[in-house]
Amino acid sequence: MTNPLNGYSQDVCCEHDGAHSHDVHNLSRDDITTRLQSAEQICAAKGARFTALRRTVYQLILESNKPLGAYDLIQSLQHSRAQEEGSKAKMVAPPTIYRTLDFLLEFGFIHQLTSINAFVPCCHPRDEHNAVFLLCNDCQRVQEFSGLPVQEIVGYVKNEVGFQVEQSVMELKGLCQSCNSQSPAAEEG
Amino acid sequence: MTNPLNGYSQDVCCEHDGAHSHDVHNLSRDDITTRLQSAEQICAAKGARFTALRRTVYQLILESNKPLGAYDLIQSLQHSRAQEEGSKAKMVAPPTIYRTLDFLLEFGFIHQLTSINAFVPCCHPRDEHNAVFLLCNDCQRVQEFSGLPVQEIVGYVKNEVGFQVEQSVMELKGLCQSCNSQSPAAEEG
DNA sequence: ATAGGTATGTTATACTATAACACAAAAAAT
DNA sequence: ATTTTTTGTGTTATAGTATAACATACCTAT
Repeated sequence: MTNPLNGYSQDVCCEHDGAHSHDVHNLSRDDITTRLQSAEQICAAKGARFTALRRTVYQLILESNKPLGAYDLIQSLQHSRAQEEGSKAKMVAPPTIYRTLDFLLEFGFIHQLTSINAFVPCCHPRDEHNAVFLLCNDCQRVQEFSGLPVQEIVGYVKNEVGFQVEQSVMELKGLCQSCNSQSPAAEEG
Repeated sequence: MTNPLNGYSQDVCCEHDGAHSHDVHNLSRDDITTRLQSAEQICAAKGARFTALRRTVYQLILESNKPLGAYDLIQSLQHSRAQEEGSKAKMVAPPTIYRTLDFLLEFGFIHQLTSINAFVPCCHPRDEHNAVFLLCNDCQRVQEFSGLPVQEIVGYVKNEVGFQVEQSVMELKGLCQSCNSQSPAAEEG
């Protein structure tokens, strides 16, 4: 059975064997459009409202080339509104953003990175999944890493420890391949 | 690459009972004393000063039966000083605690739980290790899960993605075995 | 049109963390 | 032993993150 919505052509990572990772940033304009449309349909299917605010905030996160904090988004949204509505644009207060982020998180459109108080788009909004995030300390970019080892840890913890996981926070901070190979000390064994 | 968890059977960190996870709380008085002494020796060996402040804060964390936030510790420390020095005890300001926490983190005596802004004692202060923390949403207790699976993820990410991990944040939130079996909906197959 | 639920706006405040500088105590150097 | 240097702590102020509580608007179904 094919997906009702197919638009993730640029993502090589959806094939199902082992693990895979990809940069959650640098999405093409087409990809962003597709994801917004996809979100619209997912919400419609679940009887949720994909309002203008939610759409705009999601788009801002999709367009960013690095994780955005809540107050970054307040700024961005303010700017975005000023562009459209001029000086009579309403002020954006924190609850506006936090509520919207809660919604986007609940529907799996974005992920929260608690170690840096920021948010990034989810690679596969359709599937429930536990992912590991690779946060580069140098270029600030984030990769989402899904696959076997992560699910195995969750399963292991359930079976061996009897701990039922409801939510996972797995963030690895370091140097991404790109920054690693550029750094002067980069030496591989 | 084969399943990184294959062949994993024993927690190398825990010799006494062979278990894979530890409740980081409910330490006996003897155990707390031992850890404080151990910290003193580790610091001495590394030429670091285990001052009264550091000792007290570490002890407060060791004695707690749940994770403590920085401002919990400010309260506790204030109370502790009032007991010893009476009303002339100095006020405790945030930097006092944060600096001390930085020290304890750096020497591996405690871990930070970024998803709940809190701190817990480390089970194995002697060894450098990446650990997974299991945070119970019900009883608030934390288990530290050390061992191979985490290291394997780090290795996997390095080898397959080329990402060099410097710091790990792995926190699984859910229901611990105890709370899980007590809950009314708990049904095991 | 209205009633009930949902979403957003608005104000105020709570919680978390750090910068910058002053002072004290310990270690190292003379 | 005194000075110098380093390290640790105190102190004030402020930055950054998140939520409570209530008001208003908006959608939807009757």
